[in-house]
Amino acid sequence: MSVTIRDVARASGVHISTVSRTFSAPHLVNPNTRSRVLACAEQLGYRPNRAARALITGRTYNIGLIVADIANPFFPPLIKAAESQARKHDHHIFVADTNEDPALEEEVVRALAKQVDGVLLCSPRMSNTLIEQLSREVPLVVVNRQITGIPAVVMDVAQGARLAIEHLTARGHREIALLSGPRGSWTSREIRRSATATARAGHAELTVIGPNPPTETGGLSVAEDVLRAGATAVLAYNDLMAIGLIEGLLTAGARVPEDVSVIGIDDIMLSRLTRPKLTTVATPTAAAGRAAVDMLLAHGDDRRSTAHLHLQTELVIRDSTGPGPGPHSPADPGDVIVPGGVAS
Amino acid sequence: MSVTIRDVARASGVHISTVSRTFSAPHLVNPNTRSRVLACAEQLGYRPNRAARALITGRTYNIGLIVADIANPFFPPLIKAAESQARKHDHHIFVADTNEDPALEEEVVRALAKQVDGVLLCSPRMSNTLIEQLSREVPLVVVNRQITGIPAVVMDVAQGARLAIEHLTARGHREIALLSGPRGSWTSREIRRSATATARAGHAELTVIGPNPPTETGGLSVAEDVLRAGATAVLAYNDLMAIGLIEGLLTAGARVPEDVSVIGIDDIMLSRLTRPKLTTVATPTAAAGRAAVDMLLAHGDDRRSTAHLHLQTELVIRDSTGPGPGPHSPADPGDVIVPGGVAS
DNA sequence: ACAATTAATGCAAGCGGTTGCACAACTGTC
DNA sequence: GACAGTTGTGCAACCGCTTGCATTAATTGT
Repeated sequence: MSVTIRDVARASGVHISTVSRTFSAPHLVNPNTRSRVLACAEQLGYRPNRAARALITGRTYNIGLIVADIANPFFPPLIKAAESQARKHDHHIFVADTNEDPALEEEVVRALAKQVDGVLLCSPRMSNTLIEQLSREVPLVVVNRQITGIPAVVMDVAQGARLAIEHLTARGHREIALLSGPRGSWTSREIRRSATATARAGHAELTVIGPNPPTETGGLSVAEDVLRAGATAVLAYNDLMAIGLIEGLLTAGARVPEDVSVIGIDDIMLSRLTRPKLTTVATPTAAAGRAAVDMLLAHGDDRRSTAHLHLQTELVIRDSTGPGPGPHSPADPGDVIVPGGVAS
Repeated sequence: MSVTIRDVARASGVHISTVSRTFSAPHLVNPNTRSRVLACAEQLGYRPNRAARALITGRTYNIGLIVADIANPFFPPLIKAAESQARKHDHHIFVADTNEDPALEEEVVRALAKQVDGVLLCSPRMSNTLIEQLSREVPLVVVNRQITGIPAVVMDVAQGARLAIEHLTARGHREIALLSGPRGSWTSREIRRSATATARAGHAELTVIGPNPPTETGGLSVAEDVLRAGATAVLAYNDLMAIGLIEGLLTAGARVPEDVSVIGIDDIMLSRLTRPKLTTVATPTAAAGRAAVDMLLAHGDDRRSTAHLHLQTELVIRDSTGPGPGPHSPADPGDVIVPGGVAS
């Protein structure tokens, strides 16, 4: 059926071990033999079977990438970057979608464990203890979550939330609503923590609404609550919710940003295309994907690296935020970008 | 390190072959033995190593999924559906992104061939002959392309393009532009073929602009060309281009739909959220993903199935199309859905 | 000229499983 | 109670490849 190392050995008149070494340890084989073997392999269209190789070496050259929802526009750029980076290092990527279901996360990690060199857990919803336990079964790198002892790449959303709330209070908003994300989201907790502190410092009232599903619908369905709460500004857990919320607000007859200002988080492509264009906290999604892969691949070398990489976020001011009722500094037009501070 | 079949055998006092059969042919082992083995396996946390199993059975329980661009919103729903369907059948999915590069497509298929039971080629850009050749090396199902002898799932974009053009001519448009997609896209050729025929039948002039990259930028950058061509209506290769085009048109001072009507294809989530909301041809992306997986998995059973599954499309009329200068039937408001005819 | 290296290759075990075959130990039959 | 038929289990080869070790040939030093 498929051409194996034996076919190549036969064709080039050497033992299979020599063929094997031609590919995995070329310096051990005579240049003449080597080129003859390579020629035969080329001609027969031979490619080493990675699964077979993995059986003995323990390295599969595969990576598992687990996300909560592929259809959430936040993830594709991350997946794309990770895939591309992995391929640079001759690795392939398994992608699994867990539908925001913690139990499924565990199941998928376990199912994948044997056929990958490691797993990238993106925005996991499961418990810390479970993650710690899984990381004993397979190398893990976590994205958007901090757990002591587990290597991680995190977007500094706390800083992003601070910038967002400061932007709002500076423009005179005193009644701010926070649309929180799904239960189990570390990011959501971080945002809440930071937003609460920043609001207090800015003498503004922060009402938390949620948890909510991190989708357009999740935002749309709380538009009434936002209005009822009397908020003049809203920070949403992500852009999708912010966009849904704006839809809901407009439908309910409120104007954005004249009546209510809305800020999202993520800066997905969409945010530049809606009307009004969304003010948002840009997260370096692609960079996170690349970094996570690098971290995972380095994981093997230096033993048990446990580094946490923090990626900066920045505020992108577009058209969905305006002045509030209180005293404020003057508006700034266009796509203003407020970079965050230094990240570690 | 990892717990193997041997550990389980030792723990339960049977030969490894009995353990093996407990998992792969339970009816061959005594119920008592079976439950003892299962108990031990459970307790040790044993999971069969699929790669090892594949070595001898030839079935990997993996599927390759190759797309041109993960970040293109058209693909995530397809990937998500495929992944979910695959997992239902206990399969895992490799996702690869080829960046619209035909050469990379070939390379990736070959690289994946040995570790998958088959490959889903979504909107491939490579040549028919190459696809035929690859399909001799690994079971292939092609999405959005028709090649004799290769099983395929195709969205009936020809029909969609017909509905779109008919919609435009019926509303009095006589100068229509077609923004074609990337070179090598079967879909783009189909759309062009169908749109040309339909325009002729409707006594309208069709100007083809392209090929273009299938992105927002691809649409944005031809806004000038569209205006110069004097078109009062445009059908774009996909929604992303349509949205980019609208941006470009608005920037150039043209109104949509008052001056120019725009129709997209795909009905990505975005299209419902832009202003004006995009009139578009909805393609059943998730259904295609599921169907493609099913087709691939059936592929093994009935030998060399070569079926082509056609999926219907429908026109979703929103706010980006309006009456043209010519005679026309009255406008219909809201989200009107015009379903396509019967597909085979 | 001969021992000691070094370089290139072959041999065979083994990675974690599956599976055809052989072999007992039962079952039922006449 | 001998016989054929089941059933359940073990044995060992094998999937495609890697790798420690043995073997041989070529090279080097003295």
